[in-house]
Amino acid sequence: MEDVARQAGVSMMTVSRAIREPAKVAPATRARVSAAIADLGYVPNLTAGSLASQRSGIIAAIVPTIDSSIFAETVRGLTASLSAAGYQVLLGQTAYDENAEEALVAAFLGRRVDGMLVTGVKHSALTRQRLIKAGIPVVETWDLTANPIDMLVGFSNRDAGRAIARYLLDRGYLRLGFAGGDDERTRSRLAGFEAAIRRVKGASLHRAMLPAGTSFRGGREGLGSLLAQDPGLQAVFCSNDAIAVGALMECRRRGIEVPRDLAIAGFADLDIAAEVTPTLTSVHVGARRIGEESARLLLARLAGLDVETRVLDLSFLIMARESA
Amino acid sequence: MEDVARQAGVSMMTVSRAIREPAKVAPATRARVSAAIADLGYVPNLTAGSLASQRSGIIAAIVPTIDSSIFAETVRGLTASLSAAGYQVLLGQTAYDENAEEALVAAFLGRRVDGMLVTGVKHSALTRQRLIKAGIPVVETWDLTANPIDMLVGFSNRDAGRAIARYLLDRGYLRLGFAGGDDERTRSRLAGFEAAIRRVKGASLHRAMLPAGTSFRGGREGLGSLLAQDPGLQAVFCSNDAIAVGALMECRRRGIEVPRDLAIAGFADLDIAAEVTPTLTSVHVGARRIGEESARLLLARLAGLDVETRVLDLSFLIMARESA
DNA sequence: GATCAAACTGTTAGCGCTAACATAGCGGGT
DNA sequence: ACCCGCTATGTTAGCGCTAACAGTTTGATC
Repeated sequence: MEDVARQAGVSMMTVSRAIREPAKVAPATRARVSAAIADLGYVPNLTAGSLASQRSGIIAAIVPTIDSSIFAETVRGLTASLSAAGYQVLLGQTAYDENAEEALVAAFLGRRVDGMLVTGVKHSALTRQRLIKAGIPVVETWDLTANPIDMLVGFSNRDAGRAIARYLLDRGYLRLGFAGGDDERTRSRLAGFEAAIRRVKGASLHRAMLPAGTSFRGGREGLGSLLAQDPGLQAVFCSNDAIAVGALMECRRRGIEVPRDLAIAGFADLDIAAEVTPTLTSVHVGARRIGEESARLLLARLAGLDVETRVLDLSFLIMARESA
Repeated sequence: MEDVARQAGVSMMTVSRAIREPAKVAPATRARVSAAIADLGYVPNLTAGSLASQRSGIIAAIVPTIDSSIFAETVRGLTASLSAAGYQVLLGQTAYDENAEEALVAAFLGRRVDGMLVTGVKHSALTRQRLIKAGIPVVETWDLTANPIDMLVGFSNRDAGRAIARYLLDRGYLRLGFAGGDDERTRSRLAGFEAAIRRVKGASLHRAMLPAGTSFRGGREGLGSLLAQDPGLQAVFCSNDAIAVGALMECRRRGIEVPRDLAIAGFADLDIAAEVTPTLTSVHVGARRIGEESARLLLARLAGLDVETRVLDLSFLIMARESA
């Protein structure tokens, strides 16, 4: 920067301003500085800038996984909104491991990120404490809780599970199955699903708990397991669309016609849900919108505004399609 | 850190060492420092550390997109290998936009990342120049070129296209179709595919160029477009598995039996390829391994080792399955 | 022509940490 | 007793930038 300043015949401070607040520098000066920057191929050291200004311009996002997954959309929504505002997103994946989350939070706080998005509302005590102490805006997502760390954008997984159970029961399916990865939010969905089923006479439920983070293959295996438990199964709720599509594939392989022989419902309403044959009945949760709204709340707080709504319940919507 | 040092009764330097090189601090001292850190909830400021040490501990990875995509595996392989070595991965997505790449490279260099992985070998002149000037290890991936910026881990898309064409031609399919997103590497695959077809008498080719980054839906639309161009189509090569699965779905919808009525081949050999029905013939390119090998090369260079192999051709493998 | 605010640019003093060197203390060999 | 080499710790001087304040210049106003 010193070189640039010398070449442009100004002080370093003016160079700094020309880069960050061009409006505060006279047009002629600005032009000289720009020329010098281009000429020297100067790339400002944002690390030094962060240290001096106490703002990193980085928002961290921690999700369980991004692949063929419901969270990729949230990350995309977040990234789109934040990069428009000049922030960068630093992504971390936990693979559904609480220790990994703890390590990521520590690493991100060490980089002095300006804000953070985390998935879910269950965190280790240390993680919670660190996030609170950090004093930065934090958004928890994809779930609901009475006492968020700071802000929250999500929906009730339990209610969603209950709603899809009612949907299936209303259609006359009584012998139900559930296939899902073994993670916190899936358990909530299952709890709701189960609760609604228990209230109906003659309704039954079988479960296939798969490894957290599984997708197509898990769906195929889960369906196999459920059919082994109850060959007369009538409908299966899968805790995400990838699993549901896997189940659909397994049905195809076994010559089971959906929904005539077996109904399948998914969760999250990924792009693929509307594309498969038969099209997949799913629970729309606005994955992308979770990211966008989180960005909005974070930006508002970073701009110093008082955010009154600390908890944003985006609810959900059952997308009735062909499969159930 | 000053507080920690005072509470532990040592100098800041000893605290710094206790954190980064515990072996260089006496066990008793180390214990006192650890206790003080835990007691005060101290989180080291990595920004300041980076500035002082001129090492950020960050490797940037720039890919077109991560969703339902072939690059997610590469990013995972890279992340796994690098985080084991204490590095963090900073991810950027270009959405197949060269300007976005340029902006990301500038931003990442501004953060003084220690190394970078980029996708493809075609970059704007400014991007190339900046990367060269940065003096950090850089790996280009997913393609091959005679003059890489620095290092390269990939395979020949052109040869892969040629190989899958031969595979299909060998099986007697002559009326061929190609469906793929309109990006650099897809064009290379198409060029090879085309070249092999041109050499065979009586063979024909129709093309459906889709928007870059498309997936299932693009496959469905692409198949429709190809069938409209040539109702007697015998085989289709899709430039990635997501598109191929989309094509498979469309076949199902139209009552076209694969491979009896139409053969389908994909590219990249994603997890889903072996799970769909019929299982998908695809070109295995070791997406994850690209990430792992890139990490290996980057780490070697960061450790100061002389990397002799600057270009690593991982080649590819045709996975013959049911669909073609 | 004096006055004053606005627009522009410069100076000073760190941000929180670490590289590099300096020092202290210790045991062993002669 | 002396020196040596080793380990453990401390001191000094920045890393490259920006906040906060301090000028300086300009042009408008009376």
